Amino acid sequence: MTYGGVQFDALGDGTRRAILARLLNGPLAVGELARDLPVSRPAISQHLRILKEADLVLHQSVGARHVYRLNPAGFETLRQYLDVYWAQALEAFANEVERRARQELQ
Amino acid sequence: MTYGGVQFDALGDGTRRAILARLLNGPLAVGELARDLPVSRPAISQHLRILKEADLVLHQSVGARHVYRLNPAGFETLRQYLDVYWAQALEAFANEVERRARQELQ
DNA sequence: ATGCTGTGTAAGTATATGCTTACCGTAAGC
DNA sequence: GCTTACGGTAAGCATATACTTACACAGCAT
Repeated sequence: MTYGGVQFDALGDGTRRAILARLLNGPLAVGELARDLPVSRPAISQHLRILKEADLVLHQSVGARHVYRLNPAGFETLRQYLDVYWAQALEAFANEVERRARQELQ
Repeated sequence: MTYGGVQFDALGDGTRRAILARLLNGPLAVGELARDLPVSRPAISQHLRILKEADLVLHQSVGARHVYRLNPAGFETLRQYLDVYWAQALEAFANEVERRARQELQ
């Protein structure tokens, strides 16, 4: 649980990251997303499906339009995953600095 | 700058995430990493190269052994990237909840 | 009903990429 | 010196995957 593998796989593509960047300014429909991205609309649909399965976006159909927006859930999972590495890397780095300082004192 | 693309591409592979998980318990040499991972040692070397170029691991050769450990820099970049999305997604969600609550009051 | 807009899905393709084996270089020990 | 341990790199391959075009379905308007 909350392993983060699905989320990182989803973020491992530049087009999907570009889609998320557009959604940062608010919800958008599929056509609007495809308009200023250099790939076809079906490609956007496929990416949105992957992002949705990774809980990174939420889907809501209003009329014929399908509106997508950022989903806090997936980003929360990513945050928890990264925090472990971030904290551990920083701690190990601090320990190393301290160890070297101790050595120089001798 | 600090865009995070390289880091996310690096994390978009299960084997590389497994390598990072091993390094969570402390620095390891290439052979030690390859020992309990289901791929060959050259494969590990190739993954480590990608992780190093993404600033996610640091390299240090002690004798003939090449020791790798987590690099705070890359994880800091990821953290900053994700925080933007995390904060934005949460804010949008909170606004939506408030909007609906206001509607129900009328 | 007909047509138009908007979108998801299927099928096929081409490139990306993760893996392997083989090879080469370097460091430590006999 | 020679040998052994350790690891990076090259070449080749096989699968994954990101993309395209073609098709099908839903919603709204005339």
